[in-house]
Amino acid sequence: MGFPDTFKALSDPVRREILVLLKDKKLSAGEIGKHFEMTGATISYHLSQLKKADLILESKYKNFIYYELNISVFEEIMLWFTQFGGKENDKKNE
Amino acid sequence: MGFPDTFKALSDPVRREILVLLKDKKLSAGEIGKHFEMTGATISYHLSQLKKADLILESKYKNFIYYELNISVFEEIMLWFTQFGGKENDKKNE
DNA sequence: AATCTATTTAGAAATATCTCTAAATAGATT
DNA sequence: AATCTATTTAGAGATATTTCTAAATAGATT
Repeated sequence: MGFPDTFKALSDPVRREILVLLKDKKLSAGEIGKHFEMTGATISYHLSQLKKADLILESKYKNFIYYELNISVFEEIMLWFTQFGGKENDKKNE
Repeated sequence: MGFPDTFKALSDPVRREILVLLKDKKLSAGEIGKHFEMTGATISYHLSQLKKADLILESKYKNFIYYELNISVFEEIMLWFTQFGGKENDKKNE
């Protein structure tokens, strides 16, 4: 909830890797866990951080909890970065 | 030096605020410090983190050390974010 | 209903981060 | 050269983060 949590969530390499895994498909907590050498409890902790940051959404099916990206928050972050100019995204102001 | 440091650097609210201050002008460490209720030592610590992340560049003039944004690294981060799609930046692939 | 499977929660240990005070550097001014 | 000003470095304390093991939930299967 809020920018500070979002940036905190993004600051961990494991969490960034989870986001990349979710880039093009929904995955359950267990499937995500298989990609790491960590206990399920730790993965669950990271997922909770990502959820708190609104970077992912969850849905239940049978015994599983599926996670997917919440694109709209990525867009907000991108927007924050645009204030620093750089490669003049669109050339409107020239 | 490297993505992990960059994201770590961005995870602190004080450091993000420093970046915003530097958005359109070079500032000395002292000038930056005036915007916060923290000792100069703490500001110096944050500047060192931003420097380590290559988010800022420094230059000396007289007694002062001036800091400015290093736009190229902002561009790299933006690029990382583009992988998550969202608001279809350019409509090439439709 | 008993048990199995998937996941989370609680609590603890190790490590990292942020902030301070005090001292060190280093260049500028007198 | 002595001192002043701007900033960093060192060391320490408080707090936060990451990870684990063990236990709790909760729905699915037998």
